[in-house]
Amino acid sequence: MGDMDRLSKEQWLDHGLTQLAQFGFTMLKADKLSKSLGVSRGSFYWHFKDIADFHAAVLERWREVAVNAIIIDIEQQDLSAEAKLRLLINIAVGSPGTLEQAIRAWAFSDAFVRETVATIDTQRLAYIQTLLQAIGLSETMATARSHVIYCSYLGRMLLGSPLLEEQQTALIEELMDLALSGL
Amino acid sequence: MGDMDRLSKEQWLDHGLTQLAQFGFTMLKADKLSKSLGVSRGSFYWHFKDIADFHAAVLERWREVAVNAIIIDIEQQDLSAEAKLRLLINIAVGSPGTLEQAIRAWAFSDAFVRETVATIDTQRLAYIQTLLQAIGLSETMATARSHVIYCSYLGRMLLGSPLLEEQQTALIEELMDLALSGL
DNA sequence: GAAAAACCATACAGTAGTGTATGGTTTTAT
DNA sequence: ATAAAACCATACACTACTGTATGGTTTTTC
Repeated sequence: MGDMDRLSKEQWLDHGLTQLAQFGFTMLKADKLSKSLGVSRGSFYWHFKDIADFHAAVLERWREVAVNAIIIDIEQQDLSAEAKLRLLINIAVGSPGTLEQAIRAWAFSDAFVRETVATIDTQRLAYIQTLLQAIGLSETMATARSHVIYCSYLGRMLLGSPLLEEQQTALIEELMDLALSGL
Repeated sequence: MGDMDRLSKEQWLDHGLTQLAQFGFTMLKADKLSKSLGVSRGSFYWHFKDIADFHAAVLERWREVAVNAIIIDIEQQDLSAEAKLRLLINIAVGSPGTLEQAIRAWAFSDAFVRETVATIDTQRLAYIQTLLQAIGLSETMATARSHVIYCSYLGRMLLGSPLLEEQQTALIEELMDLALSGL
């Protein structure tokens, strides 16, 4: 069944995301990652052309697993728009948020990351807005409220005291109230 | 009157903050800062023991100018609690926020910075809370709303499309409404 | 079961950044 | 005017990190 001590590209990227979430983008170096994986840099440079290539791939993987996957998953379910929004907020509030923070911290020092994050933000905002419109809000109201909801989420994440179980459900209700007040 | 081409500790720190706000903490290196100041690293190591020393001093300076100074300044004025809150929000929304973002990005990679930011957050939250209580809210309500207001501020900053003049005033009213609704 | 492809180690050359040591220049104090 | 202190340049030794070149193992394929 194989010894399993040889690495795939995906393993490298996942390890990159893990280290990124734990220690920040300063840990995204070929030698440090190699050491923490117990291999030599030869492995790294086999899978990736150079560091910039690796960084781009890590970013792309985050984009897939942490953003697109969630929206696609929600859209595949047969739910009302309100239930979809609730599910989205549940997922967002429930996930640790350290990776999200790490990416945003990274974005401040790297123009390419910054662009990626910006497009992700607009995608997410657009999705929230369509949900709100499907619930019954006007376009202008939906735009405004999507901003409020999303900014509240980001702010909570940034303040980042790890939320307790009851605080989580309270926050979810708070965000849902923000979305639905006046209907 | 002097030629002015010799640097003081304060000039080093201010330049550090400037570079930090513009390019992120990866620019907080002895050689890079020396080059952008047009001097040699000899100057740096005369003013500061080592890099950690410089980093701590930069952080301390931020703490003074960007946090304590504002609260002290507001408290010296003879205003109602509501007016003080409005002034605070005005200052917060009006200032660029790039330095604040840079520090928070830095915090993710550095435990000491993280601690400092955490204490700053609690200080700010406590100040907002006292203002809200002075306005007339109960302690529990004041605590909850201080969180909402502060997180909204942080989130907006993070989303970080530079606000237009009218968007700024709109945001200020939004935050004030959050604070005062139901009075 | 041999050729090809996938994967990794090692060694080398290079850049970026740190910190120290030493000496030079300018400013301040007396 | 001179000694001390403040300030800066240069040179050196060192660590961290990158990228390439080369060759050695496994695994896959035919």
